[in-house]
Amino acid sequence: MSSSIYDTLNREQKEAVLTTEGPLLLLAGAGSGKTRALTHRIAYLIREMGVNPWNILAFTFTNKAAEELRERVDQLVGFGSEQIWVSTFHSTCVRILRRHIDRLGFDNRFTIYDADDQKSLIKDICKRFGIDNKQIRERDFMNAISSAKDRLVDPLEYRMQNMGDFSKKKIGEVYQEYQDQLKKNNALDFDDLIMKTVELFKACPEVLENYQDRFQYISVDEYQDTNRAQFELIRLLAGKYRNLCVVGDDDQSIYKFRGADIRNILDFEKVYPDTKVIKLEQNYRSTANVLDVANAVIRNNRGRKAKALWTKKGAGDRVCFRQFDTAYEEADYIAAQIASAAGKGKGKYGDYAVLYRTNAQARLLEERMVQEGIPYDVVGGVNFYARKEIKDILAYLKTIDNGRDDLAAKRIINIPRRGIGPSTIARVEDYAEMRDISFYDALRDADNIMDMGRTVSRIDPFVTLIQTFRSKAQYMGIADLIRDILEKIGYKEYLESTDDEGAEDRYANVEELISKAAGYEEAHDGCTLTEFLAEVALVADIDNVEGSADRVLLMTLHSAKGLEFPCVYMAGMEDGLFPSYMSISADDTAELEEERRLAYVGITRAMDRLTLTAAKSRMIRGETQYHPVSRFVKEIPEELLDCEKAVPRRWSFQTGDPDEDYDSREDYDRRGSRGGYEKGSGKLGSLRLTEDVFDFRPKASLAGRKPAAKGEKPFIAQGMGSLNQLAGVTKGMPYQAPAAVDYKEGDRVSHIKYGPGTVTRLEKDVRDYKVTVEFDKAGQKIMYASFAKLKKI
DNA sequence: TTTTACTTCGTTTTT
DNA sequence: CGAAGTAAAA
Repeated sequence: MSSSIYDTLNREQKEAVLTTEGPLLLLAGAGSGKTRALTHRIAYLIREMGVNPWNILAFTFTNKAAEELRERVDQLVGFGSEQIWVSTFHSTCVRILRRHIDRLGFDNRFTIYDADDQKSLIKDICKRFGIDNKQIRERDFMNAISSAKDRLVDPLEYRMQNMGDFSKKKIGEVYQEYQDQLKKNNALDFDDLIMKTVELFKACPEVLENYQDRFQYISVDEYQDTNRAQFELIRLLAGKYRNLCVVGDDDQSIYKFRGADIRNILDFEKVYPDTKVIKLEQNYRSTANVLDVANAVIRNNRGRKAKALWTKKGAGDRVCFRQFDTAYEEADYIAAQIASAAGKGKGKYGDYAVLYRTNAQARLLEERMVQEGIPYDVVGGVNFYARKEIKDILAYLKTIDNGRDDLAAKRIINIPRRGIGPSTIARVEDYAEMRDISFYDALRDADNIMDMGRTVSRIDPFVTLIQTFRSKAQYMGIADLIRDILEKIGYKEYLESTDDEGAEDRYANVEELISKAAGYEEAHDGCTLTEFLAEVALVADIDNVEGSADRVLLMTLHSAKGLEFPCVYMAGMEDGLFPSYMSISADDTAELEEERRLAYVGITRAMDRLTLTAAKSRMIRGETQYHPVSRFVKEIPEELLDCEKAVPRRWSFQTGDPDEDYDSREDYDRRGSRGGYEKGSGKLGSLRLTEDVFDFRPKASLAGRKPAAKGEKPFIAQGMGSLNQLAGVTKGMPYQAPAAVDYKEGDRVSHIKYGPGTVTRLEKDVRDYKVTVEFDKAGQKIMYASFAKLKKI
């Protein structure tokens, strides 16, 4: 190793870099520099081993991780790194299937169905099969089918395995029909992308061998989150050269619900007996205090590979814990802390992240961020590409691109309103089924459908429209095509007619889609509509986060995996919320252990400062619920925590308090800290008020309250409302004092979209001016000055 | 066919 | 509290 780029690595990292041949299992604890090891390893392969970048494949879970990995390799290697295939499992499979899926009887221009599409397809099928969705919900079908696919179980096998069970038998039938429908629509769902690729490789050994020869060196990041299907995919690809490096941490496995199989990591050595195992245990990210807290929590899990993270960093600040009466106060505290710390020059806004268990918690936090004038981004919520207005436009594009996608065609047939209702649609569907053609082709044939009468006159213009777009798509760019669609269908007017509240925002999203399309075209010269649609289907919310933006990040603990921040807040540390109610009442302690790993992931995101917060009461689904402090907080030894007031510490698993009477570890897992949850007869547990839940209701109402019965819902009370909408990556308020406006009531102003108008009202709001303008053309609009960007004329 | 008023029900987490 | 589904009216 002559070059100096490897000198900064520690011994284990170096060893990992030098182990280029054969199977390698890199057990990399949180913050142990695994990406560093991975990037240097790839650089080493290219620079020192003379491996052609073309022969290297690296799997990641998100596009963002893929981009980062490529960038960092780029910095090390200089050139050639664009030849490395770095991408997510899903994107990789799309690329492979685009070339070869015709071998499985699909058209290579297949479309990709998201969860929404799956749900409507299942709903259709249930209707046809006469299945009552109250007995078996669509979600149940989706989960069952998804989990079958994660395990590479096809419909036939599924039905064979589940002949006895009534509801599983039904699921098997639906699964079969669902697959048939997907094929008919020339569509694949997320799980199919992996499963079909495995199928392809098994059906066509020559195709597999082609890729085996291409990908002679394979590495997999976040290996603990791979499912059975992904495992098989990797096994096949690496089958010939066996140069396979997987990097993972069993303590950070948090996607079991998505099919991740921890056995993939625990049993790796069994599948590859000649595996070299290297552990990275030195943590470079967190202070000793943070690390101690993380270890204190995770050590309560069993069934983990032994490891001991250590750091050379100093002790650092103590980890804080604060409990508040309400979630409002919790949010207040976090926002105020960030505002004052950032104001005092303690780091940038971008140094802060607020993590929570459920997306719903974002609202409150977001509201307080706005009030404090803190610039923030919310990751997650409703994915940008899953929003109605975006899906409408994408459905147009899909119909233009792939006439076989019935779901897309049906979605837009009456958007905007064309007077085509369910009965007409049903007739067209019947006709399509009879002739075994697609829904769209049936529409083209509308003249021949019996007793359609005047409805034909409504269908024809639609067909003509799509045909026109099709020919335009031959030479027009995607962004231009979208603009043309919007104009021709009068989408803006449609939005305004259906949703007067959010029309403006929705249209802004559509405009955002145009710029994303333009950006994509710029980055991918000569790209096709098909490619764009696939790309868009595989975007995760986290992919849209700009690391350089100096903004506080609000996101779920799941989204935070792989990231790090100097200062982290974990909000909602409450039993029933985190760990979730579901995991507490589950029979299986595995669910609770997964929650604990999630806590571990959250804690280890922090570099210097970590604050845990909880609320005694919070609104969930319009009801106020009371929760005790999270058991995960109680698992942290007192001396490691900075609490203003001592955490009520009823559980003494570690302190040996004789007060306690848990019979066993299982008993603790089940019941949690004293008085928390009781197991009811059914699946639902019940929550009782306990001493560590502060009660601030009038005594009278408390006195009249009877103890919760078994199976009853958690005790609730009415509270106040919430607000705001969250989504994709939501840009928070720009960091600015109340926008100074240079106009007043009665002034003439101009708006970029609405043109000239007269200011009729101007009032001061929390931290902005609310302006009412009577536009000459667009009529009256009420808007915030900072967003409206009005110019005085 | 479309609009509306009313009921029901749910959430963990996401590629 | 909202989304989404259903029933009834326009």
